[in-house]
Amino acid sequence: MAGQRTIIRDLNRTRDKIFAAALTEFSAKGFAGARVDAIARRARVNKRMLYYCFGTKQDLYREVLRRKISQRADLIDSTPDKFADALLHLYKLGGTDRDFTRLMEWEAIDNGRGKLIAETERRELFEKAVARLRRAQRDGFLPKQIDLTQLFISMLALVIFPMVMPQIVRLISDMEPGDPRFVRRRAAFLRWIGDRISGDPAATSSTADKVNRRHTEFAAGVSHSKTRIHPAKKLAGLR
Amino acid sequence: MAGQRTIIRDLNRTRDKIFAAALTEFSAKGFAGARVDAIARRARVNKRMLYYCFGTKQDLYREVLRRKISQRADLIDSTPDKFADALLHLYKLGGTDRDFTRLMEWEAIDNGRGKLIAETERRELFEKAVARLRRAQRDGFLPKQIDLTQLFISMLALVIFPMVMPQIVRLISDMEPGDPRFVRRRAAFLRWIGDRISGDPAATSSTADKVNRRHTEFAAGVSHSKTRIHPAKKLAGLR
DNA sequence: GCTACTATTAACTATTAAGTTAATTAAAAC
DNA sequence: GTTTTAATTAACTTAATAGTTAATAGTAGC
Repeated sequence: MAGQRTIIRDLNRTRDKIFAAALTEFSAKGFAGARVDAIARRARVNKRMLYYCFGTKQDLYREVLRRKISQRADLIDSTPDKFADALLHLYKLGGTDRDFTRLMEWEAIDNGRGKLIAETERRELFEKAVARLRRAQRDGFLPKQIDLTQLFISMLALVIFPMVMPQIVRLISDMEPGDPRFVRRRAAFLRWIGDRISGDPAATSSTADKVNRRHTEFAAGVSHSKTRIHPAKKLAGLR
Repeated sequence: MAGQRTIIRDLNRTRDKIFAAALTEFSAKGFAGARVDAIARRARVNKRMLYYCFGTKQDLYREVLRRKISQRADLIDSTPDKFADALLHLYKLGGTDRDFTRLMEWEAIDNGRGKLIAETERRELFEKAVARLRRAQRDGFLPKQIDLTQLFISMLALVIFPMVMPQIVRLISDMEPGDPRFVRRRAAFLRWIGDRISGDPAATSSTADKVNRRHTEFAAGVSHSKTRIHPAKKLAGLR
């Protein structure tokens, strides 16, 4: 066997290697920019195997996207109920997943107007997320009468923007979005803004409702930072 | 002259037509995706003229980006001091400028790690913007001790995310980010969150400072919607 | 009106990319 | 051990792309 390499055939292994390489290449270059030659090289398989396993470059791309979206569906299901915790959770899991973020961004910028990959599933996930916000609002943990679709869009914006626009983050903060220092500061800020958004109720609420919600919020907020004490003092002043 | 088209030579006009077509094509397709053939066709000039006027596709791209960034530098300079107004202003001018947003996004996703186009200018602009936030914070219009670079990043996130990720906006809200209905709802939300973020002072402030800031905020807020009236009533209650 | 310059048109070139065809060979089936 | 199947390697094909070369013709200068 001197100098002769034995070829071991394992279609599943080949398929997995191509898939992993494709995730990396599509994330880096998008569909149009990724080269099947490069994917094959990265996977250390013959280019022909890509067509053998997945059919076309487009089919491979769909599969990569479908699986990544499906994998990341855990984000919504595992989101805590408390708003600031939810924001942090989304950031920690989704906001720092560079491949996922970039795939979403390539999808965004590729200008398709047709049906999205896993569109139905994603709609359902997002509806679930907005429904949870609605419950939190109804239970008094979020201000009344704010637009919850806009709130949810804004949550996603706050969470994934650093990875989506790294050059802007670099220009403003002199840090890479993946830098642990940046992540720490971002997390602290998201904690703050999460608490801030979910804090005081809307000013137009009736006093009785406000008192009740105050009490609920105070109880819920008892483990919070001392920024929560001030609203309680205001409540005492009103009574 | 029957049936014979007269060619009128005007190099400036040709250059301008190519530039305008290039802005559209680069915004739509990015650098790699845009085709010089398509740019020339859109501009209704012969492809050769693109090289005659701008040298290479890359040089044309730089020029388009440079000029667009320079044009949009007005955004920071014309931003109002009041936080919520600033947010709305950024949204109304920058957040709905699709070409600009997409050029920034293409830049983001194209993975360059070298020097950005107009990098120095942009850094200065962003430093100016953060300095304004610092002044607002010092003057009591923004909460103490929040991270202003994170705040500014978050402003940009809230403002341009809908155009950056239109498919997500579509999935969540069933509207296009350019739809006037969406724009209206977004603007209202940004008004709310802007007020929210810049609202109550940190709980650790002294009461005297609080009263003074309340008074200042009330004066600044006198032209606002009726959500501002209730804090005035609270102020009367305190006195 | 003639000449020189240059804006414009038309055609060509070398390279690259996705996909295809042909050949080889590992391994399963008999 | 032999045959068949299918996983793998190697080479080929067609179309598209940025850029280049050659030719034409509008217009400024004299």
